[in-house]
Amino acid sequence: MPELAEVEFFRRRWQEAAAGERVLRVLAHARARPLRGLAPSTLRRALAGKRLRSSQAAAKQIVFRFGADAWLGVHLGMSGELRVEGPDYAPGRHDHLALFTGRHALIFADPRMFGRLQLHTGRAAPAWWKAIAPPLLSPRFTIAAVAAFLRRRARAPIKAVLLMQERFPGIGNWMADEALWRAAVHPQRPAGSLAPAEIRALWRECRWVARHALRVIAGRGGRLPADLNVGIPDSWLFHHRWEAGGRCPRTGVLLRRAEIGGRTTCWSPARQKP
DNA sequence: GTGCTTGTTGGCCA
DNA sequence: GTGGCCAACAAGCA
Repeated sequence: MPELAEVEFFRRRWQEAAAGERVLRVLAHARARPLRGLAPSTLRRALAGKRLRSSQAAAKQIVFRFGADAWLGVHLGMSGELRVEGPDYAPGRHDHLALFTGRHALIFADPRMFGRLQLHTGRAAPAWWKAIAPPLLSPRFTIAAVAAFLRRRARAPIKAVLLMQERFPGIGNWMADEALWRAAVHPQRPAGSLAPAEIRALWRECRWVARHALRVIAGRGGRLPADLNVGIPDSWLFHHRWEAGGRCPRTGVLLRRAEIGGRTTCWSPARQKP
């Protein structure tokens, strides 16, 4: 599920509940796939006794900093989520990591187990964190960079190219469809076939979707929405992508769906021409 | 039972 | 070496 804004939503859940709290107990299962071989004893040594200091989200990744030198990396994969439970919570089948403070249990759950936890110890940020591409909303995400990337991936469908994290960090299936729909670009178009004006529009709409998704999903003014996605306006493609007989919010025509770039893709034939 | 699912990776091939 | 495609990973849901 989680793309850019959902990832930020989950980061804030842990951060706002437990910032400054000390980890007293660490619970993890050695066999849990999201640990990727990371030993529970290693996690325990690195985190127990330390306070949750700060955290950041970038692309689809989160890093939580504990104490002076521990970095806990979280990738939520397809079905991961972060929850906050009470201090007496008993972890269930899909809860792969539980960090107990005196007041809370911070839970990482992931039924499909495509998610990944990483641990790094040291003063400086880990290499995998520093390697994440510049955010969509940073000045380094330029039209020129997008244009160059599209030239390099000229023969791939633009939908597939938008999913490449090395240039579009945080964009996933629904954000890609949303940006293409707003930019009026058909998802099957070869990336190299886009005119400069279309590249500019797509660049602009990627940023628009990122900015507004962060606002409505992850909140603003210090308030975290109670639920994911409830704030997304009906005028977005988002709510209509999966519904049977779904219609384009702008033109009213029936939406179309097909597998493009290996992913189910939704578009409005009235706005997006092959 | 069937056929999906908001992600990533590695192997194969041109 | 680079780019593009696909299967695999796994569990839940309709």
